[in-house]
Amino acid sequence: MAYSLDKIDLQLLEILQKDSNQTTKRIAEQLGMTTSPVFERIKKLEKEGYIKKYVAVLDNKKIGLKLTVFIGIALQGHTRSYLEKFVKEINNFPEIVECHRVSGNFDYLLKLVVEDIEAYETFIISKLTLLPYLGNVQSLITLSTGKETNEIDLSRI
Amino acid sequence: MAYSLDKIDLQLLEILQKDSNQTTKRIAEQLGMTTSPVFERIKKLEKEGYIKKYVAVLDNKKIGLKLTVFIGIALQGHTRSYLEKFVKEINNFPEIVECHRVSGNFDYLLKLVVEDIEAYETFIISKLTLLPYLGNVQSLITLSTGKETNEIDLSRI
DNA sequence: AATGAAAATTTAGAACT
DNA sequence: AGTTCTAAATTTTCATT
Repeated sequence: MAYSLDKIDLQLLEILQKDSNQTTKRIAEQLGMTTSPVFERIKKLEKEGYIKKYVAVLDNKKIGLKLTVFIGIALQGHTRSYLEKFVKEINNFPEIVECHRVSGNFDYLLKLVVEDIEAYETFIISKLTLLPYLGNVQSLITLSTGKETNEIDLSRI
Repeated sequence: MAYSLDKIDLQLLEILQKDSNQTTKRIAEQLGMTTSPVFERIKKLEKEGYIKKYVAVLDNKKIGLKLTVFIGIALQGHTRSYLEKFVKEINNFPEIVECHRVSGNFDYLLKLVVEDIEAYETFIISKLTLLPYLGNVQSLITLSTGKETNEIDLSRI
């Protein structure tokens, strides 16, 4: 690792994970410091790659994307070249927000965000089932979501 | 809905989803507009709740959290009060980043981010299995991740 | 590494088309 | 809704400790 994080860095990451739109001054106040060192630490965390990017978090439901579905997929063939092709195809579907290769009862776990059940069905019929070598496919349709965040608890590090 | 999004609003959301740390001026340039109306539109999108917040996206692996696990859980009891209690307990575990109530072969799907397999095992033994009424529990351990984003493709709206 | 201050840039809003 | 202009605030750099 290029350099290790001290306590202040971790606090900074916690703050920025929760809300990245605060002024450096306000962040510095929370840490009991002045702006300059805070500013420099943030730049360092960005440069070293601890912070990958800053993004706006949207309200999917409000935008009209009301349905989240998880899809477990087992494949019938496991050649390396086929797996790579599968991932590539999957990544190009705009409905897919996550694609994980997993161990367990499935080979892949997908997370899908779509308008509604109809859009989900359309995805299954006109996109997913066209892929070759599909084995067992199991969907978990989200009814409600208790927690959904990127925020990592850093107090345990 | 309080007001509907026009094409420019959707473009704005696309831009801010990818990178929220740009100056209004630079965003305005991408849209071929001046800063003021862009600034006002952003404030409106925030106020109306289309933009929930702005956050820093961290590199979990670099921070030492190398393992993502999905856990499907079926419960043996389904009384309303128990479900509520279960969700509440789950949400308090810092390892859990997502908790969805689902239909299908499980009642809940959890997403867990931890240091390594040991931390995962500790979670299962000393936290999860202490909850009452657990039925079938199935873990999918992530081997690699092809795609993982919050970013919603808005071109289809 | 942190402080304090100066310079450069951006934000936020008023006046106007 | 959009443009231009401007004061206030913030970001960013840097000499100093």
